[in-house]
Amino acid sequence: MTREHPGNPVVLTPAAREVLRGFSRNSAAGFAPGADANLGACPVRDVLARVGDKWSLLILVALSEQPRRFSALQREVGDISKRMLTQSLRMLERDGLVSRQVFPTKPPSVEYALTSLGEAALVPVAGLLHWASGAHEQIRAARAAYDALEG
Amino acid sequence: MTREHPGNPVVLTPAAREVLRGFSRNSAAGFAPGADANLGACPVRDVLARVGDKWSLLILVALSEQPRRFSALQREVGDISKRMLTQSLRMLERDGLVSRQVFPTKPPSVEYALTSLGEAALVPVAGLLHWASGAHEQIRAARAAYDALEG
DNA sequence: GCCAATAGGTCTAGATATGAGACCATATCG
DNA sequence: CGATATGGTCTCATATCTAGACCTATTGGC
Repeated sequence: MTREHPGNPVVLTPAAREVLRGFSRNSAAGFAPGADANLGACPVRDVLARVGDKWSLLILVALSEQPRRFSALQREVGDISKRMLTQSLRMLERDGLVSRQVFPTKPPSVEYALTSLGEAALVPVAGLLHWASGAHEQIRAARAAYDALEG
Repeated sequence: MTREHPGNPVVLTPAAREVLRGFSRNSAAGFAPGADANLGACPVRDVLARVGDKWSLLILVALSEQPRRFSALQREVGDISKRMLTQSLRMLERDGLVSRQVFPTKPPSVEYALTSLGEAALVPVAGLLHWASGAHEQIRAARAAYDALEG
């Protein structure tokens, strides 16, 4: 874990830097304390609210191959409770990332599928996961080192 | 929000699909109930635990321009409590994404900076944010539509 | 000399989110 | 007649987060 010298970015591309710079001051800094009314309208916060939802990304990934029914989705994700699955799906549906279709079987079955917006979201998500699988070894090593020192 | 026909992906590139396919069955499916001991070792879960930490990404972005001290970081992020800032920074440090350096001023000041691993993480994160800012309008529209129908 | 301020935290209490699992409706199968 | 399947909802116990008081040590102002 070498420390970068400020102003000497080795890894981040100029383009990526540009994107980040746009977000950096998007919230915070310069508000009177308590006047944060517009944090909710900030796109970054908005995504992070969805991404930071622990289950949402997992659900999107589970739907990436094919549409799935509620119970299949629960099996696929593995350790999500019905409660949270329902709740997360509702949010994803509300945000237009996932569609919900009820089939009038008895008992009725419900199929969830990605919308085109949901498919589009998976592109950057795939990038993230791809990075993750590559970095996982390094992260595990860093953790081991940290734990050895600081308990 | 058009619904995609299964097997007819318009948006997701073959490469991205490949990545996702690798993760899709990574957990769940096929375990006896309660035998999910290895979910913790799964790279996807690992990233999502960090990404899903609401604050971690925000902190990484706040550090993307330059190293910052604790209190500067708190101002930059805007609405994070000291408690969560400390906690998130510890995790990021443990995972090797952020470095922590104490300067022996009085009172001592502490500077946090991205490691090279942290810089690398920002590449896919920037991709995500970039997508987010483009999709934000669509998401807001979808929300409005949903709320109009389903209250 | 004394009091306030500063930096970076920690600790505690009250609010909020989550997880496990019981419960529901309804029709079909044995 | 009773068990089963599907997609939820509801309740309660637990985990996590927020707000904010408090702590350490030193320095600057008066």
